[in-house]
Amino acid sequence: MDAIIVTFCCVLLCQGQKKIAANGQGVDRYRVLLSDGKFSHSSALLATQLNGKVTSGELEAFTIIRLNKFMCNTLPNGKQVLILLDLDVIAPGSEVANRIGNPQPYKSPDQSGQPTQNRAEAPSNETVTRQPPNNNRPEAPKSNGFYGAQPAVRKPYSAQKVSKPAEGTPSKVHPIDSLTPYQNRWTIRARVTSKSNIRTWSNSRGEGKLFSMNFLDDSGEIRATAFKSEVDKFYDFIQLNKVYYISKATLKTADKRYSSLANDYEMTFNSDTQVIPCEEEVDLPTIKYNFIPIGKLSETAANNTVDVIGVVRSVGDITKVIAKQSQKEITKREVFLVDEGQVQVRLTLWSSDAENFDGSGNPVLAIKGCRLSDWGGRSLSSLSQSQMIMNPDVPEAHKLRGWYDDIGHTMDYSEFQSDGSSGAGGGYATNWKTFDDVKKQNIGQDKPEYFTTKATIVFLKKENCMYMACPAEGCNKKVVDLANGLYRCEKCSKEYPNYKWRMILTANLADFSENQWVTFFQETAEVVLGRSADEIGQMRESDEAQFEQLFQEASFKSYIFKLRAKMETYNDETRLKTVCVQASPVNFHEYSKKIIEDIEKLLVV
DNA sequence: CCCCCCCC
Repeated sequence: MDAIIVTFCCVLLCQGQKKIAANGQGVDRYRVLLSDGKFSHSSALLATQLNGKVTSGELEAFTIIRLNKFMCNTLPNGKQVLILLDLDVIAPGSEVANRIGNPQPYKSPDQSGQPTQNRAEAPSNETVTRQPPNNNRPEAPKSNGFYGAQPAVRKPYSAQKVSKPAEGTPSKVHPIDSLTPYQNRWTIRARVTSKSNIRTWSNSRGEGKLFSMNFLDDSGEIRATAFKSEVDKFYDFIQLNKVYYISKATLKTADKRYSSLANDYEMTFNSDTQVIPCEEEVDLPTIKYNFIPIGKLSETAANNTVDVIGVVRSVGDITKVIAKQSQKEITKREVFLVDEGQVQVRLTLWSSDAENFDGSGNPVLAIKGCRLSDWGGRSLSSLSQSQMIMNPDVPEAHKLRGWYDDIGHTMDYSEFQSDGSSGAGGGYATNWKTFDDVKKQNIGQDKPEYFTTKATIVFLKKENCMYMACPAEGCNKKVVDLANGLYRCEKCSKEYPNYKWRMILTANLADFSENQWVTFFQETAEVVLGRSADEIGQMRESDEAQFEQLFQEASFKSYIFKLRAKMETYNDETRLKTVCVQASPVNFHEYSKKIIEDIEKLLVV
């Protein structure tokens, strides 16, 4: 299936690419000079989704590329502009290092008046026969990689005849997969697979209302949004699961944070947009997934919207929390999903999703469009747009069912680990140690090691717990008080009229087994003292008694501490240094569960 | 032109 024929190699000849301008969204556009050794073509733009190849240095000058997907726009003056949509680097420019051949500027027939001479060398769709990589869309009816050819030369890409067009319906439809912002004469025929409620917004740029929907056809899917007057025009008219002909909407680059659809673009309805019901019976899919294996979620950008499928391994009870912003009480439920990669992920369901959830019998759960959070390493959270289906009739679900019933139910699963910057310490930590363990097992002696423990602060050292630090962003160096109202940072070699307070707090922690000296830097010190470093610094200067009181109150409190033990050498003396990377309140529900598990393990032996 | 989706 992967028969790739390299038919069109291009060399970037000049000083590589040239940044031309930012488009309306502040995204840079790059122009590339292409050559196939015989002709060169300077009117080629890199699709913005390929910008990463420029910024990463992959597309340096003289790089040989294979162009998998592109489109050609002919301007009114006859000039042909190529938009490069998908390409692979065949040889890096540093290896090629030279121009190949003596390419002459390519002129389109309209421009040059030499109709066919260059044609064979020019990018026509016959020269590109590779199946595009296709983003896991094997059903996509792609026959070539050429999008939006000039009508005089080619029929529009994959145009299909509609058997019995109803009155006023278009004679041909385009696959969703072929839509780009560079071509606006298209009609799609697609099923509405999701439709949001009407939402209003109000911000500094204005206010209004909107709703959004997903369209799906055999080739792919696309999200569309209607604003203000288009809401009035289309909201009641467009119905979930119905099939429509849609044309004349605006296309723009999709933001992956808000959509899991495998499409680089999305639609905005405008005043010209036409939506016509499709009256004939058409066989179009009702849902399409772009599943990310659970283990791969750590390689997916946090805050993206994703599709995930897994076996419900365990289900938590409904709990209630108060939302910080709205102060409203909301219900939630935590569900744990696993797959063959032997990684478990937590999915938090909200409100009615939480209330209606029945995970008995370890069903397979597919969720389309849920938020990937970096809490606790990686976790999932359902959104109002999320579509959850139990035991869907898709191959992935059948495979998971068989695997779980066969061996999956007996397996152990690893969990995502927080990097300390966010996330669930307490109940979800795996490397639990007592301070006695730390000493007896030589934790951190060979390499730095993170561990979690429940412990109590028995002593906080007030002396030298804070210092005046450089106010520059990211520079935490101690400043020298020049006693003239200025503070000098040696690192920045600069004098500032101000400083910020930074904390290095030494504490003695104890659990039932042992005690341990631990260092708390800024963020964790602020957690255990319950005040910001600035407040504490001011307090120390203005109200010594209150400062004392603060330390009294912080003592003998217990937390779930995530600690890092590491050998450090200072003044020729090497010893274990333990730093707190996270201090979390004890979640007694979770912690009790852990203790019960510990006891059960003891009983088994 | 939204893009909030909650809690630990």
